[in-house]
Amino acid sequence: MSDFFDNWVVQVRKGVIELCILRTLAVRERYGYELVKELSQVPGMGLTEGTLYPLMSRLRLAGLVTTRLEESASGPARKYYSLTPEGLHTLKTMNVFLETLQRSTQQVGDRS
Amino acid sequence: MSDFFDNWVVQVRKGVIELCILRTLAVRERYGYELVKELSQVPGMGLTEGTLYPLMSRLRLAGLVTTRLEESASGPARKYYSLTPEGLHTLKTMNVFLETLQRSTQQVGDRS
DNA sequence: CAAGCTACCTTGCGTCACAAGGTATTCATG
DNA sequence: CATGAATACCTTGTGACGCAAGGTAGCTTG
Repeated sequence: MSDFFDNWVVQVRKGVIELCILRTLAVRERYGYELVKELSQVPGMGLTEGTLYPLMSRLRLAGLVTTRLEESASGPARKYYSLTPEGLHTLKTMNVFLETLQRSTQQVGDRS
Repeated sequence: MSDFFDNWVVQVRKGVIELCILRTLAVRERYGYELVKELSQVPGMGLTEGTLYPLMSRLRLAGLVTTRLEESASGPARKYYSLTPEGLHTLKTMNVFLETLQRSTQQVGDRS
């Protein structure tokens, strides 16, 4: 039925998810599970652990975040992620690009 | 260098491209090459033929567009694409979803 | 007739979201 | 003290898709 729409939603989320994670980390450091719980409730973005953890790995390999282990009094140890200066710079570049793309996208279809 | 950013750009474009094509077709029918020439000039979206033609195939299979061949006085025959009622309906659904997602995305990072 | 534009399409590669499944820790309940 | 639930981490397999590169064919111009 709306098979096409479902696939499209998955595609649109790509990239937006990364942006939201970087934005969230720009406020303060978070641990993975915390990010899942928070961002899975954002309307339109159904973040799951299977998406998040590989993503965080990539961000770390790319040097955009650093990690820090901290033991928790109530549960397993938490891995905290925080933005590096390079991560902050990339975030700003992404914001600029997305604004441009959104402006362009909104204008598509306005020409006869 | 900005390898991560380049990959991210590719991901963000996914989905947006489909939306823009449907929006363009909502105005009037177009042929493939025309779409490439037009949308490749939209800032932020580097549409190429290798992206477009498989995409149009998927849209046709999904029943969102129909095709029509028309001979051209100056060159090979053109394949015109036009939106079906189902395509128009899907476009509207996509617009609604994207607005929701954009609103959500903008608010991420505003909480302490 | 050769070059170049128009116009279509395919192949191969790499990236990534997501579902599903796995492990370990802590705490509450019977 | 066993059992379940919640917290918290991670991996594997699958499928979708953008994109570079390359291919075919028609028409026009020098």
